[in-house]
Amino acid sequence: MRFSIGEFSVITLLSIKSLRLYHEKGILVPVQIDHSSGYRYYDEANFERAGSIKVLKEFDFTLAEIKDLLDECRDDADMLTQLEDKLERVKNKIDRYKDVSRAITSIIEYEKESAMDHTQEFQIEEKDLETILIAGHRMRGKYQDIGKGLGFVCKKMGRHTNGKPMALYYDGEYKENDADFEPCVPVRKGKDAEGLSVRELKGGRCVSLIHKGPYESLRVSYKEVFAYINSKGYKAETPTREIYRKGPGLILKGNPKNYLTEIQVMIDL
Amino acid sequence: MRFSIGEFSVITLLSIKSLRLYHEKGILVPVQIDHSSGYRYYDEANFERAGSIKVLKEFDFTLAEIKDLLDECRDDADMLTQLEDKLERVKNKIDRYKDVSRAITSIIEYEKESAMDHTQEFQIEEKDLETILIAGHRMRGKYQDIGKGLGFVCKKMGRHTNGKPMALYYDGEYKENDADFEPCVPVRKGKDAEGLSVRELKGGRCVSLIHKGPYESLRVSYKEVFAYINSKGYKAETPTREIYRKGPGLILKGNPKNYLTEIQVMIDL
DNA sequence: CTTGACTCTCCCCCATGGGCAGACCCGATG
DNA sequence: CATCGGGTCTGCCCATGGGGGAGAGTCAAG
Repeated sequence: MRFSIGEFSVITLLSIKSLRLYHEKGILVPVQIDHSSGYRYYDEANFERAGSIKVLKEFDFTLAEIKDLLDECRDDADMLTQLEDKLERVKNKIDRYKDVSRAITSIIEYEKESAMDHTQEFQIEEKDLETILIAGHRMRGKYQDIGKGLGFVCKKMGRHTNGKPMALYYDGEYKENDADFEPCVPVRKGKDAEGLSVRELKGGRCVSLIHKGPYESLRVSYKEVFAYINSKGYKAETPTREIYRKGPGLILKGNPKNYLTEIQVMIDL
Repeated sequence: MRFSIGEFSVITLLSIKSLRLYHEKGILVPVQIDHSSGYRYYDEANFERAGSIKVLKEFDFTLAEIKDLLDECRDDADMLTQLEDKLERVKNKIDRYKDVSRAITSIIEYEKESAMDHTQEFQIEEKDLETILIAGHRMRGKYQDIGKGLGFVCKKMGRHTNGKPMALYYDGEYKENDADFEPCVPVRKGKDAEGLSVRELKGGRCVSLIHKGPYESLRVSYKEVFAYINSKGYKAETPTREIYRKGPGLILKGNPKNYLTEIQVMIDL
């Protein structure tokens, strides 16, 4: 019993193109080739081989690897080493895709949350903050370095992050080049690591204002907040906090006019 | 400040080849191109774009998708739909690779176990079997159909399988075309499904012989087993069992001379 | 013998670059 | 000003695993 390439293709679920390619590569050679017409004919033994190829392809082996395997192995047991190797690589892929999945998920969540904030106008308000667990990386430098610091913290904490990134400002004044601040992120759990402090951030009463626009214009909102605090006779405490409800995206920078930054100044009642 | 392609490459960690390709595709166009020399020069704005491209590439977007995304989106929020779509596909990949990982793992385990069996010679022995949980698919047909039946059962049970595949033979005689048998596999847990019976298989005393060689010569070993049973004055019970300790591999058929099939006949003491 | 369905080879295409050849350019040095 | 070394240009071929199609040849049924 012999089969033309079309019949063999239907039976094995391998495309004619693939079959010709496998022939050319010597992976699956038809049992008979008509010398005058060049027609390929396949037989039972070819089925077995085709089945092995299908399985190995599903296992993500390349055609070159499949050729080597089929040439060298008479038995599944002969392929143990290569199978273990492949298993290792498949597991690595799984890990990589899991990382990607987590990263995309967090971006989606971040954007969906901040999308809701966009619908409303913002005013100064007083509110009570709860105590939360944070992971922070205290540093000195320019304000622009906060981005890097946040990246460092987020990378360290991976999927344990539990809220919008934020920063604490320890200076009582504005410093251009040697500011003392701490990019941080709420976490579910975690422990100290090099350059990383995981601890509780005490809650309490604060004055809050959500600033819409680029960071350069943040000072305007700060002024408003402190004016409010003074008018009420409150006493501001350090560190002040900024929560980056919507900042430059993790992929695209976005338009700074749409950035949303919540300023929180804890007050001593 | 402008950078040559080499400098830009070092800074962005994108190869010169890639940069030229991205230019050609219009994904990342240098800010200035010297008309007489064709030299490419990049600037700050190009860095931002390059960063976005790197991230999107890590997320497994193709260059065409990246181009569309960068052309259409001003902000991460604009990419929500595509991100969700990509997330879906990444998750599918994870699932696929997990299936592959399980399949390879089970092959490795199977081959490693049966490799140990190969070192010894086999004789008839009496032993006590424990009660085990099995999933089986009772059917009628030719003996060759057992392979398909086993495939069906294994696929249904997935990772719950817990031992070598086996079959139960309910006929008291040899039947060519209309045999009554049940391919099955030990499982850790599971419940009945269409064509699938999950239940306990009672243990007890049995006469066992491991047959080495192709299935066609199994009758010789059966004869030996029944001769032993008769000589001892035992009474054989149905169904008899075959355990495929080493059969045709899941990838390669292997050499039937190396097949190992354990025959178990329960006896009534 | 005709006809329609199959099959052949050959070529181009996809995506994402790597590698190399041969020519050209830039900036620093003598 | 000439030169030299290193950087850059374009263009071509390679790989992977095929898909699509042109143009020619073949097979089998009516």
